[in-house]
Amino acid sequence: MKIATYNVNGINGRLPVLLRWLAMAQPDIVCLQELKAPQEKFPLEAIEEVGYHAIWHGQKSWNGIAVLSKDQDMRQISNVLAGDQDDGQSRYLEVLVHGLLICCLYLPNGNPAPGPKFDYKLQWFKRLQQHAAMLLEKKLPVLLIGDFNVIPSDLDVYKPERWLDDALFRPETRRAFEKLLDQGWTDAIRTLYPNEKIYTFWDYFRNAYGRDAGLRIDHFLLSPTIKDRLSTGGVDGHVRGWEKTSDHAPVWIELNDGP
DNA sequence: ATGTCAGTAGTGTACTGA
Repeated sequence: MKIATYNVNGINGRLPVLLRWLAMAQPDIVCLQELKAPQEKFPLEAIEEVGYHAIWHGQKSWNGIAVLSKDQDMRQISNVLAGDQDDGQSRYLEVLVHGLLICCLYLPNGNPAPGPKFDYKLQWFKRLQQHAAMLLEKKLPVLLIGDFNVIPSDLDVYKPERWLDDALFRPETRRAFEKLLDQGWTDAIRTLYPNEKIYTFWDYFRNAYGRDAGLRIDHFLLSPTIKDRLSTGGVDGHVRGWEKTSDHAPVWIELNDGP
């Protein structure tokens, strides 16, 4: 079972790149973030043509997430993160597929920090922690997947000292991520590559990709019931070098079959 | 401090968010 996550940064502008990568990578399940399209502008036909079914939650201009699956048997559990009924931003989508609870998320960026956007990020994080703790009580295998906008450690950023005040790397953000891991979640990519530099994002500025000035901010967190099924994973970094590409690269893991 | 994209309003190009 191959599961991927990809912040596309505009699904319609990125459609040729997305379709090309899907055809090549052939993931079974895909979490997408930053659709930047309203619900009715999701390119369902093009995605179905290459063999995927989709559930999505769009939003005009910003945010928006989707789960794609080769298997039609897919059920939406929720398209909002519990804890704030006034949160109108499309950042969370929970789908049941292949016996897995797939939680696709796009955590707020939070810059500039400090400020209201950073406060919103920390509040969103708190809601995620509460919901994640509840999910761990379930019998199902659960995966928290997506663009967390969190640089977990010095190893995950090309020049840590330059990012100390950034919302993606501030102590509050890293602590919130650690608190999540302390609940019992496993950071799949870091587990597969304990000491290696693995980036998933390269800024559009200053030839960041060419200089490999990247960040690791797209993550897979596995519940204890599923972590022993993790077999391989990686980043399709070359996709970041394509024409009209996103600033993120697709990231993927493979799970062995369940018992 | 800088820099580059995508989407929006709305037909020029400046804005916002990342």
